[in-house]
Amino acid sequence: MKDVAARAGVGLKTVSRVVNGEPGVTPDTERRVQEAIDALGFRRNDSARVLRKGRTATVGLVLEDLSDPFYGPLNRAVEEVARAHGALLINGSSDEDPERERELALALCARRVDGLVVIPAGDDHRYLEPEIRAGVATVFVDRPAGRIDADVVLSDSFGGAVTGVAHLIAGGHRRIGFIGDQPHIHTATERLRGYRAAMADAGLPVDGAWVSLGTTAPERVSAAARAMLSGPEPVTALFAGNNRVTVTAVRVLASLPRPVALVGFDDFELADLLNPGITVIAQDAAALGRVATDRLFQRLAGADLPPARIELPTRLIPRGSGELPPVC
Amino acid sequence: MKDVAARAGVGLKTVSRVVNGEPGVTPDTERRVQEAIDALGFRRNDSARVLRKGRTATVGLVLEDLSDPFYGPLNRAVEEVARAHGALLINGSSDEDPERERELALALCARRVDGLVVIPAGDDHRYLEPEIRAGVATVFVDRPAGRIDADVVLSDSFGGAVTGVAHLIAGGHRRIGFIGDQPHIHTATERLRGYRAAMADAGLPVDGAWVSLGTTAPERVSAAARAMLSGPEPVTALFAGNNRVTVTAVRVLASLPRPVALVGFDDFELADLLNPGITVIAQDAAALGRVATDRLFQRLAGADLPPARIELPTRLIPRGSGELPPVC
DNA sequence: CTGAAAGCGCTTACAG
DNA sequence: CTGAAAGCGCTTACAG
Repeated sequence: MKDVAARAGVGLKTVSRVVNGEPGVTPDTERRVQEAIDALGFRRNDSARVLRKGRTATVGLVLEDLSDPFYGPLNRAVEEVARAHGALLINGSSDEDPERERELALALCARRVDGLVVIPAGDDHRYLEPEIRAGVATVFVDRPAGRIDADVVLSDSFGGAVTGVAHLIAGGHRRIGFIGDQPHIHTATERLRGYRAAMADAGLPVDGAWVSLGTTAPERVSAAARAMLSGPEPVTALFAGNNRVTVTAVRVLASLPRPVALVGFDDFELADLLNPGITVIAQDAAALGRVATDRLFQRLAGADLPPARIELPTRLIPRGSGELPPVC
Repeated sequence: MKDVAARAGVGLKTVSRVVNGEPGVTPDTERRVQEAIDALGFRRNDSARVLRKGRTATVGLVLEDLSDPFYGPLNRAVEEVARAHGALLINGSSDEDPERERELALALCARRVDGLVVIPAGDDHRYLEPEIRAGVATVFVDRPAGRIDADVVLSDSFGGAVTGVAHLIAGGHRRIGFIGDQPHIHTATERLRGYRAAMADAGLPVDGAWVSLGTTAPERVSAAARAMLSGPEPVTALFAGNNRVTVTAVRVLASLPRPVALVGFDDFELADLLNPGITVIAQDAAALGRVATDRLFQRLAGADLPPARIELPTRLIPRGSGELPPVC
């Protein structure tokens, strides 16, 4: 910029004016400056600009895994809202590791992102308190923050699970298995709670062998499914706690001689083309991202809002697998 | 930092040393500084640091659509390599719009990303020349750069299409349809070229009605498929030019009374669970991202490499749909 | 309409 | 082991 000013024979501030399209420059000086810019290949350094202005026009997103299709639409929705506000998006995967989540979130804060959207891996977010106090707008998505009071946007996991399990019960099932994600994950326990509530509402007992929480690794999930589906009193239906569990469950059931009913939490591409189509409790991942990021920018715009818990509805999509009758 | 220095009764440089874990500070001063940091809730501003150091430890990724499952593993691979080098990832979607690609890429350069990974939407990247000259390491992925000489990492689209179409021909098909992406997209025309080469190799004619390029919008693709599958001499097999086309083709074929063979470019989740399983030409999207970002960091490390074109192999995965015999 | 000075928050190069 | 000065590339607040 100094070089441009020198070459154009003007002051620094005039170059700044031209670069930013500010008024108050004669067409003639503007032309001279522009020529110098072109000749020198000048490109404004936004980092320096940011240092002076305070705001970075950058939003950070910490999610579990960039390659998980479930987070694709959420990621995209955050990007769209950010873009509408002229902001860029930095994101990274925590891999469900609280320490990695922390490192990532703090690295983003050190870069002075204006706001942070976090899908929590850990259950203690007190490490973010100084950042929030320092003005980093922060919204949690998909799972609530741990040990701090902050905005959170969730799907109705409990209600969705109640609906799905009640649907199986209405179809005549009495022995229903539940396979979910790890117990420290909020959505996993909420969905399990929904399962238990639906069973209790129908006056049905829950055998301890019908419930399995753990990682979504295919080996773990298929072992759990096989265990529930064998023995003298096997389950006649499965409720899968999330998209990854559902996919593995579909594979296990496809290899079985008798039909077993299945309802999965989370919709996924091609669910309707399988035979039978897979009945799911769908949540709107894009809406999750959109609502969260809207909230973020409301805060950034200076809105003085108390921390809120926003819950989005889920919906049952019957496609066949959840309507199979019980077979022992 | 100034406040911390004042409170601890030391110089700025000493604070800087403590914050960065540099040697040459007495345990006692270090403790005093640390106390001041904690008391004041000091957080280092990496933007300022970056301004001084030159490098931002940030990589930019411009892709087509963050929510497209095909790009998930690629995105993740870029993130992993960047992380291994201590860098963060800024990314954005071009939505296949050259102007949006340009805006995004230039915005990333203005933030002074160290390097740029671009999945091109446009076919003229001369706008990046000044940036590359200024030292922004740039690697193109999935499609070559237009009108500039730069690194590019691709899958072997031509070879993959030849293999896939030859596979159908070996199964007895003589009338094979090709439905691909828009003709200005490099991979689309390469795959079409492979289709034509395989047909020519087998001495088979290609009827103009058997080839359709255009957007991947489901309406467009299903109309194209229906057209090829009707009339007095319908095709008996389809070659789908990419994952999105394949998915729509599967839907169309599922609604048809007679079996039609299908081979798709790109593998996708659950392809093996459909009935029949979908035969595909698989490319390794994660490898694409990994190889590209490795190359980026080689350049960043100062390697003086000439622009290279790196082509990764594809492989045929037979699952049933591509092995269906011709039925008229 | 234009520009010189100060400063954003840090690091570099140096001197003590 | 420690720190004062200069500077990274911009913008802000002012004066002319």
